[in-house]
Amino acid sequence: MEQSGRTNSIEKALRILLCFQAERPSWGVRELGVYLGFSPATVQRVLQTLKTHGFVARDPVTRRYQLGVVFYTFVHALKGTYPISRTGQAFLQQLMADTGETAHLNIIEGEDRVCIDTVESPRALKASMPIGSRSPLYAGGSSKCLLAFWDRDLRERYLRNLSVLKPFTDRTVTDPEVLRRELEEIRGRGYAASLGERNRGLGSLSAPVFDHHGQLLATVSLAIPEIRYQDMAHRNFCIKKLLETARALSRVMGYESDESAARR
Amino acid sequence: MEQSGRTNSIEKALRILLCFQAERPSWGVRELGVYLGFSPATVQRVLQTLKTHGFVARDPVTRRYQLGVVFYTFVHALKGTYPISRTGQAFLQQLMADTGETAHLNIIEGEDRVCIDTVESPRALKASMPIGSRSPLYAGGSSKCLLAFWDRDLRERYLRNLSVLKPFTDRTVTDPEVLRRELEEIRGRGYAASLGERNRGLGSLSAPVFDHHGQLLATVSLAIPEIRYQDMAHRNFCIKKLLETARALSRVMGYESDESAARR
DNA sequence: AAACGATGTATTATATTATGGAACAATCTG
DNA sequence: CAGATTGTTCCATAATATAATACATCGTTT
Repeated sequence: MEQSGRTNSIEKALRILLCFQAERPSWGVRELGVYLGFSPATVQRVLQTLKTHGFVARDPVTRRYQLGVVFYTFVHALKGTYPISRTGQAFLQQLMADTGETAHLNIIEGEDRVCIDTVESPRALKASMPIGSRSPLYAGGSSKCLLAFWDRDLRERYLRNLSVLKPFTDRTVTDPEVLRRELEEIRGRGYAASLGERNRGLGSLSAPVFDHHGQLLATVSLAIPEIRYQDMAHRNFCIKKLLETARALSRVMGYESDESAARR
Repeated sequence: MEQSGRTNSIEKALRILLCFQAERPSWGVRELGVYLGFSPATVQRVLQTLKTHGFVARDPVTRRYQLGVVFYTFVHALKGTYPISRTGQAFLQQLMADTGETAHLNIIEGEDRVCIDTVESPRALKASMPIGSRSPLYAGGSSKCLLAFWDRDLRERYLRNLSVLKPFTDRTVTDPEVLRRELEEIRGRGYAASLGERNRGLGSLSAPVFDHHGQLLATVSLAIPEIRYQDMAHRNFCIKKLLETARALSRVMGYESDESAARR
């Protein structure tokens, strides 16, 4: 539609699949057609193919198309692809239980932070961090933490190619130099803390997880409503638990910290 | 390869995607080609398209193809498509905490039971029930429970068309008449209990969840290692907790049991 | 009940697109 | 450095996707 005028049929199929998101989980044939600019016949044929392979299904009662259950098998497959998501689950669980705050796990994908697992707080006022949600690497505690502990070369290349830092709120860092300084701080401190950079009213604490090569695997983060984030006692407690969790998870992933390596 | 000689390009793409499962999460181009009987050029072109849309990605270090992160956004989307999976999570959590056994949620898809969420027991000896795992509707406690409380017409059609009951273990029900009788029992009792029908050494307790129309939505189940399953005190406790959970979840999903309806 | 409007589905001739072999490039291996 | 393996590109041919049209199915209104 925008770049290359030609869209092959596979692309059509993928773009159709991508329409099925949480906010709009079901579609009709013609509805999809007008939305994507495809003819109903095309949409129909593609959906048929997707259906026979379980990628979409028709709701028996509404008769509309929706995501199929093969995606559940992919959920399982993702645990094979990104082993940290399998291991991390229990740690998130514990961290949430200890702090009462929404805990989540994030990785770098391209130039984005992507949330790959969440354990939501059961409190009335809580942060939500849906699995699959993304943010550019300059905005928010988890993002900056990933960026700070990323491979040096990759980070430098990212920072060099950075043109405009589109702000999400009035607190989003937009000056590359400020960003650089903050990354330095985060590395020195061992964790990232930010408030309202990505979402107004939401605080974030984030610590890195490393693998057995000492390479960054993910970040563990807490998403905390501003009112509780401002409570220093609570925040310090959260930081303590967060760091414990991140270190424990790193250890399980094979990372040997300096101390434990020195002990041998 | 087997049925229709013609495979369109979309089918190729889908079959390629389906290769990326937990047991074999990464592939090379030629490797996939020989596995599926496609030419390397074709596989390459398809993977390229899949990659630009985030459906696959190349591992930066191994340089092999693996599942992309869009699937994480689909995880989120599934919660919109199958709302019970969103609501059910907390109930599974509690049930697992109460019983110490792996708790899972299942729905009917086609003629299979599919697990759409799991909370695993932290015990050393535990049952595993991966999200996305399937079983025919005649084998295992969760399956039979779904079948027993399914819509009458659909159940009858299923039972009528049932030809051969392929056994998974020596305890799998293979006689349709026996199956019918067991379904009757399950309906009378309000839950299903079975041992080693689907997996040797694995017991299952399963109870139905209904929506506001009184229609079957899902089953909540416990998967219990045989040694603990044989402990009657433990089993009865599990059944009690399971039924409480299923009823509570049904209530949240809008179901009004006879008693509560009569009260109006 | 009947007519209407909307939607999902099947058909078909045309034109676009996918295909696999061969060549090339990049990478790993010993 | 040589040899093998793998990812990637090119291109003429053949097969597939396309949109218009027609048909079928459904829910709603009159």
